[in-house]
Formats: sequence, C-alpha cells, structure tokens
Amino acid sequence: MLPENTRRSLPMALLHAREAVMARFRPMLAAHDVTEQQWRVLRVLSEAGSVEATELADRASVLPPSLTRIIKALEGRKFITRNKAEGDGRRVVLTIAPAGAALIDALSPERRIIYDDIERRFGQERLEQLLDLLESLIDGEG
Amino acid sequence: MLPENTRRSLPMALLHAREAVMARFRPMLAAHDVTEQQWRVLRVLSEAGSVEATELADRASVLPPSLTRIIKALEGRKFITRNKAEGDGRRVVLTIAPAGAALIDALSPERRIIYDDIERRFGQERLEQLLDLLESLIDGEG
DNA sequence: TTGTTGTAGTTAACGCGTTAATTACATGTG
DNA sequence: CACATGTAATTAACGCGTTAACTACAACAA
Repeated sequence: MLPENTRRSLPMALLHAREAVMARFRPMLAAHDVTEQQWRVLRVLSEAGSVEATELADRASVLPPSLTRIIKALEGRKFITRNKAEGDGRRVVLTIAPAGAALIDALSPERRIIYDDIERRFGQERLEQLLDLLESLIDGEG
Repeated sequence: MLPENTRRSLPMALLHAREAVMARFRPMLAAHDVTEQQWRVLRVLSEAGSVEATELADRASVLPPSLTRIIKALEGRKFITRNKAEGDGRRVVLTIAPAGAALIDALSPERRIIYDDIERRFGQERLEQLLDLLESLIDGEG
C-alpha cells in the first residue's frame, strides 16, 4: 500500500529524522569550518590511524569522487597526510596529522553533550530500539 | 555516551537506512529522468493541485533555492505551470500540468510494488514501529 | 616484451543542500 | 507621499552525491 501522506513515507521520515539530528551537530562543525563528510573522514582516520583510500571511503560512507575532494581540503589544512602505498603505485594511504587529531579532541566534549542530550530526550531504550530497526532495514534492503 | 562504532551512530544509521531504501526507487526515477526532489515536488502538487512556493518547499522538504531550480526544470518539461499570485506580486503559485499528472500516474504501479516489497521483507508491524520512532524523533528534536 | 584485462583514483558534469546576499514587492509609520 | 521594515523568491558560492569517463598502475598471458 502506498503511504497516504508524506509523514508516513519511509524515505521522507528517514530524511526528516536525519535532518533533525544533524541540525544539532551542524553548528559545532560549522564553527570549526568542517563539513559533515570531512568530519566523518577525520573520525575514521582518528580511530584507525592510517587507512587506504578505498577502505576509508567505505568506512566513512563517502563516494570515491567525494573522497578525492575531501582529501584535498583536509590535506590543505594539514589535518591529514597523503602518501602512495609502497608496493602498489595505485593505492593511496591517508594518515591523520597532529592538527587533525587536535580537532577531534577539541570537539569531543561538545559531541558528547549533544549525544547525551538526544539520548536523554529520546530515551535510551527507544534509541537502542531505533538503531536495531535501522540496522535491520539496512541489512535487509542493502 | 559516544557511539563506539559508526554502525551504532544515529546520524550514520539514518543515512545508511535512507540510502538502502532510496536505492530501490532511484532506478525508477532515473528511467524517467526525474530526480528525487523533483519527484517529491510533483507528488505534492499532484495531491494538492495549486500550491504557493513557500508551502510547496515546506511540504516537499526542499529548500527555497533548490525549489527555484526544480521549478525551472519542471516548467521546462511542461510538468508544472508557474504564475504570480493575484493580490501579492511576491508570491508564486505552482500548478501541476497534464504531463506532470501523467508521469505520476505512470509511476504509481511501480511505486506500489516497491513499497509492498519493502513492507513484506521488513514486516508491516516493524515498519509501523520504525515510523513511529522516527516521527517521535523528528518532533522531539525538530 | 607486448597486449589485455582488472583495479585504484581522479576528473567531469549535473543537480541538490546550505548559507548569505540580493531583488521585488508589501506593509506600516512618519 | 517618503521612508523604513518585513516577506517571498531568486541568485550566488561552495561542497557533496551520483554516474560516467578517464588516467595510472598492476597482473597476467602469449
């Protein structure tokens, strides 16, 4: 059956929900001149150290063409470094730089506050339930 | 508490879930040379007939600058018509045109099949549950 | 070695999201 | 009326998503 109104349309609901959540994080990122996608890339590198471009794109949920642009931007600001992989001239290895790690650290407290606030307002149990459903939807449809 | 991995990060989960769902609809829209946003605008106009730009942007979840571009594209293909509101020269009134209505009708059967398939695979009860949680998240955070 | 096939990244083109600035018109105040 | 303020829509600028095309390098076979 077709959704009779957009509010009960799954794609629309997912879009709005994401907008609502990201609205809380956007000001923080904007204040440090980092886009949402750049932030995801930095976080992955921060957790993993050095990662090859393909794996980085996958883990940060960014498409290869976007990653190319993001790398340029982050490298220009000395947040990351870029090197060719030894043994395979096609591959590129990205590594977090001190300035990038510093940015992650600087934003962590604020991130935690926002996360905690969402969890408190929405309810921890329902948040887990929502994450379970989303995870299942992703696996079932992906 | 900060999510320890991206899979349990709410923004990331919402992004992936939406990607997974939209992947089912994208080929249909691409086959008719309509973007996701153009499709949303058309659907709103199809349901409501004539709508002013501001309300249309709101109901289709599109920002005003995007709507301006979308209107140009849809008007160029004679899917909609654009007129100034009588009594207020600033406002713009959009109306669905026959070609636009025809596109909606042409895609409806396929839409239904996709929706039904998602509902069947994910489970109708869990779908309702997910929509409830999303709605609540939107209201609580928006 | 040469040619083919495959893979990793990049570039290009187009559309949308986002924010800020701008234009056109409306409304209110003096 | 003139002026300031407010509102609707557009334009501009920049970045990302998406797809396709392209470059560079690797692997393999003849």
